Amino acid sequence: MSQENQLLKQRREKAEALAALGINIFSNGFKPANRIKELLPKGEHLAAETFEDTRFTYSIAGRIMSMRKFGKAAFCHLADDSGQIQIYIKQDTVGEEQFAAFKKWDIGDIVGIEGKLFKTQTDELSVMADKLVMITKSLRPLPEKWHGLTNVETRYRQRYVDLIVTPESRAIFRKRVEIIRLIREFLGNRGFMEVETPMMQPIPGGAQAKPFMTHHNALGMDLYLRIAPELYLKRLLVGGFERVFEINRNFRNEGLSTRHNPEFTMLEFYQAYATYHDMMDITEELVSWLSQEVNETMEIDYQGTKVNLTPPWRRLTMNEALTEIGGIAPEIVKDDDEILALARSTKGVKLEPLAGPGKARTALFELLVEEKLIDPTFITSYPIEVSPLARRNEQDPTVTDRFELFITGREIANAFSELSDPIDQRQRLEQQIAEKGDDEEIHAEMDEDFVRALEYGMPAAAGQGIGIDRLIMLLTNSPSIRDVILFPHMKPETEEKSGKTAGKGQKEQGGSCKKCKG
RNA sequence: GGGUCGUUAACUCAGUUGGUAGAGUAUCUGACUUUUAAUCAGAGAGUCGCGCGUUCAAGUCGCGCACGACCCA
Repeated sequence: MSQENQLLKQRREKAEALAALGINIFSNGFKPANRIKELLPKGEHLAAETFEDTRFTYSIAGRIMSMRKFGKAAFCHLADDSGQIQIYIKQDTVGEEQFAAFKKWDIGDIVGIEGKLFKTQTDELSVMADKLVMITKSLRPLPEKWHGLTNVETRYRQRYVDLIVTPESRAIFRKRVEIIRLIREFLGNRGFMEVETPMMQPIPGGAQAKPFMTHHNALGMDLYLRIAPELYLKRLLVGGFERVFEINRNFRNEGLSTRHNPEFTMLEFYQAYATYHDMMDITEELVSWLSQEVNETMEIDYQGTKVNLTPPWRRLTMNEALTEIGGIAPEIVKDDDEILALARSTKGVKLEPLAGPGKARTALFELLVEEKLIDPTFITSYPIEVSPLARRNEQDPTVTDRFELFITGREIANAFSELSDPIDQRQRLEQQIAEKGDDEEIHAEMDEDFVRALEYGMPAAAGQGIGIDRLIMLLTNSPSIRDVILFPHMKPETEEKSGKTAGKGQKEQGGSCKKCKG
């Protein structure tokens, strides 16, 4: 049999000891009247070592984060959702019975406290406890107070522990929530309505990516988790909703990295009678405003790189960028044959055999330019070959009315004036299907209903997608997407790691499995 | 997919040339009624990620696997 971990055993024994005293260690009756944050300003007028002039009794609840015990007294720090405050517990005040129970309290326990405010000798506002309530006895020890939890794997796998002990982590997720709330406010104020479109789609469209597949039993059909909401949001433009947006998850069955999680949050918004120029205006307004709101500045630091988000932002066509930043002579950039030849002879450029000049320019751009775009830069005039859903430019039919936004060398947003011609759209989707080649994992299929919708007539419009996780990485100075996703995807942990106290005497694989019901 | 690094007590980390595993915090016992990384005295706590190999002997060397981090594709 497995030897139970000493620390867990001791905690259980304390829990049993409390239960033996008639104390409910998972009680549900305590209602804190105050949040800790409310108490903090109330101590401003207090002098050190005084508490005579505080007549009020406050009640708070939270988790014990630290403890300094003396014989018949103790100091603890109690943390709730709003902040932290010191609690002073002494036997003279709480009485012998409560103090005896208190001796079985541990760091990590969730407790309720009633008492009066006072200031200690060292001028720290504290609560002189007179009533102590055990709310939840914690049966596992928290990480060390000084170094905290630094193991990133544990921080991601056991985010609940990370959130308890890592204030920086709590701050990032609060900021994330705030950013998303502000985006809704921003778009709402501009007449956009938030909609919800299918996450499960019969034909996964709106992007080139490998989808997750699932199956609907009653309908007897395969469905795909969406890789983008785009084609449904455009159907709503057809339907007459002129400004729509959606903030929700997309799913892509591809690799994981510091910038990729298989499910990620995307903002897409569409505006009728607008062009991609309007999208650029609204984007620089939105992102700079978000930074001002959550960081109180537009000049931020991202992993040691200074980034200035103050509008207006630089706007370059792809060809201009290839020349000005990529260093390719303009006459080569302009010439289809020369740019193809250059791309084919440049080391590090990956180009399919049948790729045309547009793909060559895009590949060279990705290699030579992208990483150099630190301050926000809109790159416009994307080749039509790489933009199956964007509107063709009226002066130059080889490019589209599209931009991508780059900040710190990374793509943050992608937008275009939408293609509203159903005949052109059908041809481009057909070409896209033909080009997917032998990649079985990309599910490309003609979305007849989408083309039919366009045939009813979609107003001229522009739309944009912004990767919310990457935007939040930028605004919270986070190096990995896993730092801004509460529960990032991880490979399953091994039995040894997940249950060191259990699962020792595992049966060999061939043994009968009693958990599997027949 | 490739490369580099990591995995040792609950947490943070040491561990020399291969010779039966150490510290701090946390925990337990005792002292202590204003501490804040409390202090003082004592104690317990480890499948050294998993497996195979080399060896008289492996945390340490070799190979494989798992998980993670970073870089590259």
